[in-house]
Amino acid sequence: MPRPGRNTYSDQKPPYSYISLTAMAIQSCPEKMLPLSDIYKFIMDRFPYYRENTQRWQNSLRHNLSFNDCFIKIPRRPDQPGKGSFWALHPSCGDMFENGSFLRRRKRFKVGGLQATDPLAPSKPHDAAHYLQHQAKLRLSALHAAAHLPQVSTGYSLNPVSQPSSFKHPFAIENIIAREYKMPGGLAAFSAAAYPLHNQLSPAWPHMYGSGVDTAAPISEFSPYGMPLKSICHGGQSLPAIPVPIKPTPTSVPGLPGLPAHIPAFLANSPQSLSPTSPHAATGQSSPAAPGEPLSSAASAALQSAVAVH
DNA sequence: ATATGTTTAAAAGACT
DNA sequence: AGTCTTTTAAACATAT
Repeated sequence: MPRPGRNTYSDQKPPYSYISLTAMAIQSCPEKMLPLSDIYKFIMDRFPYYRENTQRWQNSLRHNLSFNDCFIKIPRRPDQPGKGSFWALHPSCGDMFENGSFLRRRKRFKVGGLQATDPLAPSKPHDAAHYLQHQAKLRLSALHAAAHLPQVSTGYSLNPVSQPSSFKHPFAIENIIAREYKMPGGLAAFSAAAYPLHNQLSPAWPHMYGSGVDTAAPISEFSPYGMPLKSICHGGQSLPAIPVPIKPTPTSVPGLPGLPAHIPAFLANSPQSLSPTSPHAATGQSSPAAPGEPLSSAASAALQSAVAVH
């Protein structure tokens, strides 16, 4: 009987590029920005495959962060402890994966290109950083305010600064990561078709773990179609799409129609609650935080500082 | 010393 | 087949 862990399907390489993995990590936290170490943690917590050969893939990931314009660096203030900058998605880089594959984008995002996802979003990295800082400030104050309100079902679903244009289509990264909640025993007994088609989205990704009791994926509230009813999206952009290869292994899923007929009801399931005191724990805490701090300590601190820069 | 970040180069993979 | 993207390796720089 297969067990999660070594030598099982759980160790399969996820069908996501480093770019999409990184985007997931960044999107997973309310602040929409993470230090490198937390991106590592997010990936390793959820994808057992990446618990090995860390030297290799982390080098690749760093390369991606630097090389791709869709990622921008948000510096810490010098008086803030912690290593490295925070990484965020460029406000204009949305829909990088609208072709439906998380392995390969339709087109590489370049600043100065014709993205126009958010006409208000600046394209130059420097301006974008300021833009994100502003967005982050809004989120921060909103979240802090929310922390003083009576709790609702999901701590992070509060979204006083929700933007009307923040529609995510059903396969947006935010939705994908929200689907990943752990199966009983961590098992997801699926066919060799590791990568389900649209109309066969598995209840859990064989290669992906919800990582422990309090390390649930970041959560929004979802409509029956897996769309977030609320979201805290930077710039209101729409996000990368479906984590499914365009060309799934034909023999592994025989007889499937190609188009999505529906999204399974499980997508509407409520994943484990995210207490504000146990924030998206998969991303870990890279710097000390006051207990009860409603935000991710590192990101929150960075937001405070980033916002204070100007 | 180690982590983080940048850059170049080439091979591999995905798509048209 | 050709083009484009991703992955991997590696050298190097900078920051903590």
